[in-house]
Amino acid sequence: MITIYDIAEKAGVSAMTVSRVINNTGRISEETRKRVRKVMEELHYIPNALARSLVSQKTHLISLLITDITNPFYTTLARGAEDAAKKAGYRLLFANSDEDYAKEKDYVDMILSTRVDGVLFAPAGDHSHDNLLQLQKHQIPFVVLDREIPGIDADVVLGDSKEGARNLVEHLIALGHQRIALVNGTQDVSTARLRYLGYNEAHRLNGLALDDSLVIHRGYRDFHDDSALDGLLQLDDPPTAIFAANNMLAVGVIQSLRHRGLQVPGDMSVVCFDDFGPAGAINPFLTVAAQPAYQFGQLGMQLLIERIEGESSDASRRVMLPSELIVRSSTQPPS
Amino acid sequence: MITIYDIAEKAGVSAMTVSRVINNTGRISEETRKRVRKVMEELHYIPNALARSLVSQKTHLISLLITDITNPFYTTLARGAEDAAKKAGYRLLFANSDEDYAKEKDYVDMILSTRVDGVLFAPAGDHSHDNLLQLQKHQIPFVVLDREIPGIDADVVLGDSKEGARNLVEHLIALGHQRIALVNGTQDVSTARLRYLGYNEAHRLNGLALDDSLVIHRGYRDFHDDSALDGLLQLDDPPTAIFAANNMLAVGVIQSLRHRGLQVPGDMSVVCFDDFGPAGAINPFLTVAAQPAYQFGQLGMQLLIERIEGESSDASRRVMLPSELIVRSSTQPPS
DNA sequence: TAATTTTGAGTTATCGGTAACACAAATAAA
DNA sequence: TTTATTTGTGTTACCGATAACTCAAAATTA
Repeated sequence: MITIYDIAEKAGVSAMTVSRVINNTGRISEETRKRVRKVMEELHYIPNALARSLVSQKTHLISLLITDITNPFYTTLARGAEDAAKKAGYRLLFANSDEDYAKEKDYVDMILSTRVDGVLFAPAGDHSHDNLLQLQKHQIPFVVLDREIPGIDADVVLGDSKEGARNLVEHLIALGHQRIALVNGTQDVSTARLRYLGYNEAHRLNGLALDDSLVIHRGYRDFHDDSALDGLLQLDDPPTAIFAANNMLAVGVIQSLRHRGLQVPGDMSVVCFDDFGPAGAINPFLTVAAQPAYQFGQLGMQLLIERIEGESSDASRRVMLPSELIVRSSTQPPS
Repeated sequence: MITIYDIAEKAGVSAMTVSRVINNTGRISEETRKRVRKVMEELHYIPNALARSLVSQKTHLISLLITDITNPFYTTLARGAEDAAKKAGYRLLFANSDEDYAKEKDYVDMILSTRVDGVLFAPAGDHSHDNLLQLQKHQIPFVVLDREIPGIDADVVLGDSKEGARNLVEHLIALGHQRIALVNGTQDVSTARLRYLGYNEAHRLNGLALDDSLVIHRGYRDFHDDSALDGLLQLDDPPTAIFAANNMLAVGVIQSLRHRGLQVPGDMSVVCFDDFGPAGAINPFLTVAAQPAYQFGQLGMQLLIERIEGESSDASRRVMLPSELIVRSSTQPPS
């Protein structure tokens, strides 16, 4: 590998002079500059970012930690983050926790040793607390995405889960549904709790009774063909509609319904949080509360870069993005 | 930030002794080892990977360059790559070229300066040649994914595009279709050329005439509601089926058909290459030639790591993975 | 012409680790 | 007891760049 010393030697100057040419600093005669440039090109020289970072204490790397790389919400978010990062001269070090706290911890250790300039952190859930604390302890700037973590004071970009959930459920109620099941995430995730509150509120505001037997919990990406659905279907007074708390749960629900020979929306209306990205446009079918995923990433990255570059005040900022109710063909009045 | 010297001082030893404790090298008395360990924990010391890499000439970073992060084929591939990398102690530096040669070049420059140990490279197309050559020139090991680049001799993991295309088209022919349109990628991409050959071969083997007016070209992720489709629909003898050369093209085709009030498969049968990932399970609708995306990533990563660790011979290896024809409900006999 | 300023470099030390070598004290072998 | 070996640790140099400082030659000013 060609180093700055190879260039210096071949050009008959010192390494410092080459460094000055690279960075356009100090005074260099036009003649020398040209000579050095020529040698750099001849030898295809590329400065070693490791060595630079060691001196400058800056890697221009930002870590993006998401929980499910096959979930279109996160990939669209990643695109927003990447675009914003690139614009500001940062690169993304990408990590995928699979909603798994242990994997998340592994990545936090890696992040710390790599000395990234900052982290865009979509936490698995409340127990991410320790991992985030670890970042704080080492003074790595970070922005939390999508899920709020109790006990962590940091910049955060959230969707309005409660309001989005209320809109979805009220849409079902307006269609005439009275027995609405909630297939929710696990209770260690703030969005799951808030979506439950929205579900709750919609019932209360519309004078509908709540029934705990209509609520079940699953990991956001763990709804494989599941007997828990049978529990709902075999109730004395089974639901006529299901609210899935995110897109992947909806996929699982709909698959399970299909395996049982039930039609959506004929036999069961289904709504969910989060849309399905560009690929989902092939068959826009589900009524959803769509979150602005791209903006999540873009805004989060902007906040983070401001933090990194010291442009923001000490107080942590909290951005809440609205979701949009998109009514499609997975809902109809109960039969 | 705590350094190895802080630890050394507080433990009353030299930096080298601390280094030996960290790496379990050399001889250290049990007593010293314990003392150093204790100090490291007290100060939450984490070794600086930059400094280590500078000495060891190893970053344990692998760059994964894909062309479309919102395409489920690539995200599933990324998951396979990530799992394999993690198993071997490497991390992924993630990059997304958006099928854009200029963006790809930018990332190659970044890759070179970051001194990653290797690159998993899904090229945008034939003109990626120069970018790959750049990697070769700097002796960065890489494995090419999905698309073969003329003039580049390297390990490569491919899908069997020709065979997959032939299967899809023969499925349509078996249903009775005689006028089959091909919405293909651009000609600078090997898979587009091979899928055309498969399309071609299916016609030839089944005694069907080819008609160039049935073939159109678009970038693999650039089929937005498009008047080119009108060209096909307004032919004197319009197609009764469309073969889209990848999943995102199929999305565009189906959206366009819908906007024009045409039903799939009622008015038009549609098939495509590539499946739609976990999220696509919500409504398995399209008949596809599904490629084993996870294996693409996993296998590619294995080949790459063997290269990096010098376990493989000089000859470059070429792995071809079969695709699987999955017949679903987007196809039926012509009306 | 002498003194001062500007220009265009070079030297040295440092970022945070590790490889290679050195070396005193403890232990074992002759 | 003397010599050889082992053990545990320290010193020095270096990875590839840059910040801070130095300095001779050229240009400018008095």
